[in-house]
Amino acid sequence: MAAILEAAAQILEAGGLAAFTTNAVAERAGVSIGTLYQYFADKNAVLCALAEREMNAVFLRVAEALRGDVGLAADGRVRAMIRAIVGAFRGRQRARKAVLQAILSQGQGGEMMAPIAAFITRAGESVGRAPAPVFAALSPEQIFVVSRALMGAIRSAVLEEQAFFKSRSFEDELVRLVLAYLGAVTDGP
Amino acid sequence: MAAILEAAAQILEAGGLAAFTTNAVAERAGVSIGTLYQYFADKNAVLCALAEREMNAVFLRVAEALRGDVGLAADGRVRAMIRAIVGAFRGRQRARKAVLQAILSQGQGGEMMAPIAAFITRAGESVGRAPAPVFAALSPEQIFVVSRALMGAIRSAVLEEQAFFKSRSFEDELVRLVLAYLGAVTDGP
Amino acid sequence: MAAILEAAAQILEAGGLAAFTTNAVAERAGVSIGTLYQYFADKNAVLCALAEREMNAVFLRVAEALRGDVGLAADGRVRAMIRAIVGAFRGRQRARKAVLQAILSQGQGGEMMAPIAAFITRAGESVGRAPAPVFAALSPEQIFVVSRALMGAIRSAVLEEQAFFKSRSFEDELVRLVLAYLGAVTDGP
Amino acid sequence: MAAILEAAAQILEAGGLAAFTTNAVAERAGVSIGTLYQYFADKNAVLCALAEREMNAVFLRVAEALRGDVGLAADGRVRAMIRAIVGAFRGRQRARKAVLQAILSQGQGGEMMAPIAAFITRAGESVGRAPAPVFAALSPEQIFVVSRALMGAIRSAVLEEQAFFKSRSFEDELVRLVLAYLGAVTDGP
DNA sequence: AATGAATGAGCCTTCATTCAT
DNA sequence: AATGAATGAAGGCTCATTCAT
Repeated sequence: MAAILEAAAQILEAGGLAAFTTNAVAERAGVSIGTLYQYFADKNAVLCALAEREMNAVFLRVAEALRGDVGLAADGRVRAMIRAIVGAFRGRQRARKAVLQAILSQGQGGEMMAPIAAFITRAGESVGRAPAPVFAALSPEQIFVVSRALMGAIRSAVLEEQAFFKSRSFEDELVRLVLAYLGAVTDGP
Repeated sequence: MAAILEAAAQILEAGGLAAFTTNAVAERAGVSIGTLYQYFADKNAVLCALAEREMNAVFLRVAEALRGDVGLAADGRVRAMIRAIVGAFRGRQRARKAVLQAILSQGQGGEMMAPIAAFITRAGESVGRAPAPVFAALSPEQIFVVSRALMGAIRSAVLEEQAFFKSRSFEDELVRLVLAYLGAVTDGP
Repeated sequence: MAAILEAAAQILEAGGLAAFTTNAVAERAGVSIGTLYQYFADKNAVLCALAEREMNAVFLRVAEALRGDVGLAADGRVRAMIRAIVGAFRGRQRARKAVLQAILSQGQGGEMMAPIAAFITRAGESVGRAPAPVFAALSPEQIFVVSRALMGAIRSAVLEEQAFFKSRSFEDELVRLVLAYLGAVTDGP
Repeated sequence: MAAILEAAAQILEAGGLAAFTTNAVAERAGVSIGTLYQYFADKNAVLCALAEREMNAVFLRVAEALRGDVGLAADGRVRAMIRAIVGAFRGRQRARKAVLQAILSQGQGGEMMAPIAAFITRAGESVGRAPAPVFAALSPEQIFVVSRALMGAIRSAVLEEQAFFKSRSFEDELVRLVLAYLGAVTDGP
């Protein structure tokens, strides 16, 4: 199963969604097509499982990055999170791109985005407490806007294969975007 | 040609990307498949032409909305632009969704996004002049971030078919996002 | 279309139902698989069309055989009909066998049998009139029993590839079966 | 082995021939696919064994029904036999239908029919003896015709799922068919 | 310019069967 | 004897594209 997902990622990375056929994946994984179907209901199930795997990798990175941040100031926590997310897209950008596209194609983008939105919310809240409340609690629309805006910018950079993707200045702007928005929400319109 | 594009939009709207076959488009357009290929090099060309048509519609709306805004304050201009963009997605959301997906699938999202980025830049600049400079000039990364973040939030709302898509509160948050970012850029880090 | 049906009959004749694949039929017909699917919705549609063609052939034979029989005695008409039916199975018995099986597999056997039942009924009625009523009118169960019994015996002879299938003595027994039954119905239990 | 056959019958009953896969049968039987192949050479062997089991059930019923019939008149014995056969199809009609189809698909219908033909022959003979000879001895063609005609009518009623299948009037007609034929054979053409 | 029948590569998927454990 | 993961040939079917008319 892990081998199949790994093969799927490699196929996606090498040839994009067009090359992603069940036969190709099975062959790359070194198993028969029958075996692939023993583990995955259909082609789409492979894609979804891969998406989950990729997303989990992102979460792990972010969680790990935030672990030692207790006591860090608001902007420090936000920066750590963004750096972790951007960093999670290191390598295999085409595969991730394809996974993103595929998942978004099925209207399941919302579900996959939920944990990230939750992260941002929690980050805002925890930061907002000590020593003094910095940010207000976010409404559903606000959570939506800030999480999708952040991910949208990152996503575009991946999909458009922007050279500055992992530059410091890009990271700076993302941090600025999130902090500015959170600050604006707190200060009122 | 216009009939073919219109048919393509209808097919996309009715059945999504899965139903978008050259034969289906030709039949819906009332022309033969051969004729379709007389005007479009291949299936993808139809999609790109459609994307261009759709994007142009957005531009026209935005341009029209901003025409009478001379003298309006910064936040008024930004709100007008956002309202125009969101409004441009009225109706045929599935078709636009499919077009968005298709275009983004090909890494041509950047090209299509360029005019919007330009718009935001110009909006920021023009707003920044009179009566007194309000916003600083934007660097390429900054233009990228603010335009993709804005479009990313809108895009997600369309793709995820969010109920609040055309609500006032959603618009408010988008305006807040852009203004907060532009303000932060001006004020320094 | 005719070529495809003819190919289907040949494939069926040569290799039975197991060899009846859409690819094989298309190849034998000298057309591409795509062309086959332009004329038939799916594999099953080919089979049904073939069944209809085969059944029509039987009807034509029977109708033609009965055309000149006005004035013939009851047993003469019944014999003519049976001879026509049996004769219709001449050649391509495997194809007909496969068609029979396939059709019966789908519970559509009843529909295909209806015309034959009607034939027997009409034969019985017309015979029952002149010069004097010979046979009583048949109830639905009776029509069912006599038509299915007759066809069942013929069918078995085809499927089991009985040597006596087209012998005179076999025909004699079929005639005897039908006449005896019709007579018994008329005379009472 | 019995468990496997029972599972096969259930699968057939529930989903017809299409659902009848070796894996499905093994799973339903609660054994591994490997075990199934330990007892049956291949998929077809399962079907044949099931057919034999089903046919045996019919024979047992018929034999039992005829056990106490010594001294019964000819029509009494024939009716008892027919009632037993029809009754044997009670329940699991889909399974029996599938078995019938499958068996007949392989041209092995003849073998399975032989015992029934023998039964009819013996019934005719035994009936023909006491107290006075009633029916003449049957030729091979005659045995064939009467047994296949009878089974053909029953078979059709099962396959077409006729509502009157187990009605008294249907039974009456079957009895009439057999007796009329046997009588006609005896009386001469 | 327009037509549309024909093409065929190739996709997804099933399932009977094997064999090392 | 039993297991069940693995196999892979083969099938039905789609659809972008061509080309003779």
